[in-house]
Amino acid sequence: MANERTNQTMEQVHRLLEEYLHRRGLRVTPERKAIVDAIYGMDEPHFTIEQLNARLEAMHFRVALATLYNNMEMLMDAGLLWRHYFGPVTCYEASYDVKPHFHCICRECGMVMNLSNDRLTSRLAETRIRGFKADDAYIYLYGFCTKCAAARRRRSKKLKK
Amino acid sequence: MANERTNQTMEQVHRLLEEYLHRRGLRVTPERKAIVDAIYGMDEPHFTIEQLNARLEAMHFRVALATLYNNMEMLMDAGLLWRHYFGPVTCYEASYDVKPHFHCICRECGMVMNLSNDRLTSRLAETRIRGFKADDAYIYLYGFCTKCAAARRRRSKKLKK
DNA sequence: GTCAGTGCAAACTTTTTGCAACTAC
DNA sequence: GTAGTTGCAAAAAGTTTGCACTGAC
Repeated sequence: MANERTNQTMEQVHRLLEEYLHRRGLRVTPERKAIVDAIYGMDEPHFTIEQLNARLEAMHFRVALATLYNNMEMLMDAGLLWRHYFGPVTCYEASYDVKPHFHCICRECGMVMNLSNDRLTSRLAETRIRGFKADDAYIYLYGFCTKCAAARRRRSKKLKK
Repeated sequence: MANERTNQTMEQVHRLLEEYLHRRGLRVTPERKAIVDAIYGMDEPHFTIEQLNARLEAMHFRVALATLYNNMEMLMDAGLLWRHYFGPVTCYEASYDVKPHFHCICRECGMVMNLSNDRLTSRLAETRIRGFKADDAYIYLYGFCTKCAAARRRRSKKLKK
C-alpha cells in the first residue's frame, strides 16, 4: 500500500492536513505529520491503533497512545481517515485518493477483503434521506471466507448437523 | 416494537431457538428463553447489552452479564439476532421477521435511523464474490441528523470556517 | 508568552475468562 | 450421572481522562 503511494499523493495529503488545521486554528505538530505519514505508509489497507503505533516505532517516531486516539478523531473530521468496526475490532483506513469499496468480513478468522464497487456505492451516496445528511456510506458483508467455510462444513458434519 | 409482536411471531422464535439448540446438542435453559423474550420485547429496535439486562430485570429475571454475552453469540449464529457497531457502541437487534433495512447513524448524537430498502439490500445479497460466502449485508450511512447538522453549521460559522 | 498538544499513568468501560455450583437431559 | 450452563469475581482489552511539561504560533 504505502510504498505504492506517489510523492504527489503524500504532498497532497500533507497539504490537506495543514489546510484543515489552519482552518480550525489547530497546530501543525511533528506528531501529526508523522501520524499521517504512518497512516498512508501502512502495508495493509486496514490497521488497528496498535499496528499504527508499531509502524510509527518502525519509523523511529514514538507517540503516546493517547495522542494517537486524539488525532484519529481529528483526521476523520479532516476527511483523511475512515474508521471501521470489523466485528469487535476497531480498524482505520486511509481515505484520501482511495476508490469507493465495501468490505467482506469473515466471522471466523476476521479476514477483511476490500471490494471495489463504484456503482453501488455511488447509488448509496445519491440516496436522499429525510431528516439525515449522509456523508459516508459503509457496506459490510459478513460471512465466511472459503477457508473458514470449509472448516465449518467439516465441523458441522461431525456434529451430525 | 415488543408489544407489537404477535404471539405467532413469538412462538415461531421460540421454535427456531429450540430447533437450533437441539440441532447443536445445546440445552434449552430458562435463561435462554427469557433472553429471547427480552430481545423480542425491547421497546427500541436497537439496544445495548446494558439495556437488554435492564429489560430482563424489569421482567424480574436476573442473569449474569457473562451469560448475556455468551448467548448473544449463540443467538446470532441461530439467526435470531444481529449485532451492530454504531460508532464505538455495540448494539443488538432482533432479526427474525424484520424487513431488510439499513442504518443512518448521526456522528454527533449517536441517533440511529432504520431505513427500509428492499431493492438495495437484495441486490447486495445477490452479489457473488470470489473467495467469500456472504450471509448478511450491513449498510451504514454516517452523517448528521437534521438537528446536529444545524448545530454544527452554527458552530462552524462561529469559527469563521 | 500563551495555550494547544503531548507523554505518562491512572481510571474507566466493555468484554472475556476461570472456577465452583447447578440443572437439563 | 454427566456435561453443558450459570453466577460471580477477577482479569483482560481498549479507550479516555487528568495533569504537568513542552513547543507551535
